[in-house]
Amino acid sequence: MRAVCMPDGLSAEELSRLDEIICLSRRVSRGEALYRSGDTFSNLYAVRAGSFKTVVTHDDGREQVTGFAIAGEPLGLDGISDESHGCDAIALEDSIVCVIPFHLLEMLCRESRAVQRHVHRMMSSEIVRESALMMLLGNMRADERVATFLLGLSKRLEARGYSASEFNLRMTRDELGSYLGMKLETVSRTFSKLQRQALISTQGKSVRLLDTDGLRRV
Amino acid sequence: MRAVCMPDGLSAEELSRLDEIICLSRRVSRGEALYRSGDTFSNLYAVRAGSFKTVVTHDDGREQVTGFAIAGEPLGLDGISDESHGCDAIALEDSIVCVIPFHLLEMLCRESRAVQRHVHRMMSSEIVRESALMMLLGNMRADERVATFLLGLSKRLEARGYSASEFNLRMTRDELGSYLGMKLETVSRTFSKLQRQALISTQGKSVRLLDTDGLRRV
DNA sequence: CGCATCGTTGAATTCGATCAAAGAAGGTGG
DNA sequence: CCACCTTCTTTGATCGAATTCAACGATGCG
Repeated sequence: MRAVCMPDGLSAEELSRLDEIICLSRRVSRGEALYRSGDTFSNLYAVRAGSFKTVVTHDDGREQVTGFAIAGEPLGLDGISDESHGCDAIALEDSIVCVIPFHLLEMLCRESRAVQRHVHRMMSSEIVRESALMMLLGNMRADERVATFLLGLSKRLEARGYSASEFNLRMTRDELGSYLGMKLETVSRTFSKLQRQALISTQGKSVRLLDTDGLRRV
Repeated sequence: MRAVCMPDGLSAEELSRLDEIICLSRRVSRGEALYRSGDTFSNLYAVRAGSFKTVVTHDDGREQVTGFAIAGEPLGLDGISDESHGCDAIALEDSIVCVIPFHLLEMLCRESRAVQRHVHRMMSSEIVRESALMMLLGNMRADERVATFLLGLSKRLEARGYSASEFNLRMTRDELGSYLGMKLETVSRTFSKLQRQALISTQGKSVRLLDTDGLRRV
């Protein structure tokens, strides 16, 4: 698991130093917040089991889901800039996270080039991830959005050792719609449409990808 | 200028070390690329004069403007994750940037807690900035998007010592539309509408904010 | 000065939102 | 363990905002 959060290129000693600081893990039950917007930032997290959504609340009360994190993925990077979190991280199911005290990680960064590089990459990946999402929100039509989301999730699941073609969505249609910038009804209709086109088959939250090339062509 | 890119909390020595590594500046003329997607990442940049857009090109050739950088703002953070840039940075007018070799900055990070913190904040701010943009793209209607953009730009200009209420847009309606997830005609219509509502006055690229509270209420 | 790019406006169309209602799933307490 | 209630999902009908297509006017660069 640590290898997942903190990949290759680290020496045995660096890994053991990492082990020392990631001593704590925390359970978060379904619907509970790992952290909330405004909370003081002190830890990064890595999802060990389960999944989360991150939600930004706008001044006027409108909410938007800005991401989903599955096992093996980092959480909390948004908090670094001003020492407080900018979003809520809510468990979509009973979950467990590794707690990584950020000041210790920073310390390690100063000692190890490899650790430093890894942390920088994690943060920059987040920036790249969001660029892709902006493209989705800015340019794509409903069915392209859903297809892109499914292909992306499939890839992430595969990278973690799960099936790439058959999986359960942990979020509701409403949460997915919020993430993809569309209403829950449109999400539902789009699933039905993709199923009619024999690109996927769905049954509630369980999804099977039938024709990934077709999905890519949208 | 360096104080703008690299703010407070740094000791005299840290500042002078920074000075040493930011020795180079580079001119980029209008329409020219500072870097392109795929270019090897080796430097961060800070806009010293002028302005830039960053553009992501999708697999299928569609392009999206993902940001605008004005004087005093950093550029190139997207490249850190995989050592190559993920977007093009194109000058909107003849511009000058400070060149910050990233490996030197990394070195400095390892030596100085304050520098490290500043770099982390810069990266995390980028993440937060993109969250806000996602909210805009996902949830807002055309006039809200334009109003939000104008208020945000006004604030950034003010922070750099320019007028908050009167400025020239450096980008075309098309580029702005790409950024805001709408067509150039819609951008144009929206400007006209806001002008009819006496919230702004525009004349081509020059904009004056007449009623910022009104704009905030959308 | 002329040509190309950029901006504005109008009319028709389309896609997704909204309103509405009914059916499925899931968790809780009796 | 089942019934009930809540939450979630699906589907239909209508509506509205933004896109598309089109034409013209303005701007600015070479």
